[in-house]
Amino acid sequence: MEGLEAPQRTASLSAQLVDSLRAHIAAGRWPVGSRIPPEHTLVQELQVSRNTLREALRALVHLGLLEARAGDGTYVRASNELESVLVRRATAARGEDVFELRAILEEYAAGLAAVRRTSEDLAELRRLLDCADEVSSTEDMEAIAAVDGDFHRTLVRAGGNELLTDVYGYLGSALTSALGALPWNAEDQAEHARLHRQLVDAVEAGDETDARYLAASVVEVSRRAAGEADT
Amino acid sequence: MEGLEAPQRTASLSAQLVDSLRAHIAAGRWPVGSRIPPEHTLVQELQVSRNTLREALRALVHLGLLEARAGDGTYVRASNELESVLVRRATAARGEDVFELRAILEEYAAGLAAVRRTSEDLAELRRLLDCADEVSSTEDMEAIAAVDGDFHRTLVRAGGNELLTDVYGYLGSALTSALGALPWNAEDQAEHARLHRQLVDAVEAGDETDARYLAASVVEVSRRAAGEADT
DNA sequence: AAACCTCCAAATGTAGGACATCTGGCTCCG
DNA sequence: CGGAGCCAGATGTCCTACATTTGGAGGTTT
Repeated sequence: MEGLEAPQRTASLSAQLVDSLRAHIAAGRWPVGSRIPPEHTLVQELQVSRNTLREALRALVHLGLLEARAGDGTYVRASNELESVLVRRATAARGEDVFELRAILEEYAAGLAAVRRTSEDLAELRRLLDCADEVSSTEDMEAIAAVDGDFHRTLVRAGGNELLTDVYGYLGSALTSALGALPWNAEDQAEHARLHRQLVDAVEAGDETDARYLAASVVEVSRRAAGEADT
Repeated sequence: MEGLEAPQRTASLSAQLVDSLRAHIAAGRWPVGSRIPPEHTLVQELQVSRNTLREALRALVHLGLLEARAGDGTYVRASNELESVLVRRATAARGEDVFELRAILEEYAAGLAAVRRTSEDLAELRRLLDCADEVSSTEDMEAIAAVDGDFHRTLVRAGGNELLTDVYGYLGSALTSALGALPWNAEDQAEHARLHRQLVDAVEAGDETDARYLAASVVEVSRRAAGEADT
């Protein structure tokens, strides 16, 4: 008898709760940053015992989706678990490996962006270039880094591969946590900005090879800045 | 007063338990496939209430590290959570995005392998080429796919980036679950084998550009086989 | 008016006990 | 030998009770 499948074990109540609570968060019904209803309320609404609910909540806390604060409440920290798990894994990895992997993704995504970008993508990239120019004169390193991060994520997103965009973003989060905002000398900053402009030009022109080459150059400048920050 | 840090919230007992149980698994003290001690034993050893223990175990179940079977016991299913979380995420993504991301990683890793491979890596790749030749005459599609998977993972590992190797492997798991073993026509199989040999030659010669080009060609043949399998 | 202190209700954290349900292995019977 | 039944062991769910933490409200002091 081919084609028969082993029967699935019945999902426990707490496993079902995990799934439905997760779906609730993913659907945006409990947005990131919001406080979910207290346990006693959920116990009533869901008609389960408090222990069963706590088991489910505990799972979500460790997946990084929720944060429970005794005496205060339970807050939504993320809407998907890949971020916290990948950040945790990246944090335990060698920094070079993280940097290299992210660089690979960015370089390739830049090429995809040259092929797949929309006019909205382009407008956003141009806006971020202008924004970067504005903040670069303020010497506010965190603001500069934030705009830079937005630029790179927008570029990668324009490549049209959602999964790649996610993984790239979370690796970025891990690196930011590890390194913080890097200090740039004026020379590197100017070159960085110049390469960014050329990169957007290449994306606009649909030049995949150029876009990849330029993205790699941008990464190289970043690597230099990170290397100098270590000494 | 600069340099003061906000005090860390005290980790709850169950969160501490999650961490120590996870460390126990990661250290190989409870190997994958083994059955962990029953709850009442762990309650005694760890001197916590059963509820607290269950909260911790529930978290690990949902991280994909443990599998609890009522009436039977709790089994170790994985030693790290990135795999299950990434597989879950990849399963929810568009197949093209998964395929494309894995292809990107493989292409770049092949280039890195040309630079970083050891003589052991090469010997293993050669052995797998021979193995692939042997099984290809058996028409056992699952064995063929398994050797092929081993070959690709070995190649990527030879690139020397652990994180990349992990992500690549888990994406492969997701694709295998989704597609199963692909049927190959004899022509594609022969070309696939030829490209594999050329790829190992390029890696041995330290030719990064060739290795990347050939890896991309291998991926293209796979894509073709997957495309034909859809019709 | 602003800063500080105290109190308390609300919220999570932990423990213990009881019972329900499931499963694998053992024993018995045809 | 194969199948059925039984049962001890194991997880799943529920209930009750108490401990600990926290934010906000209200009151007092400067």
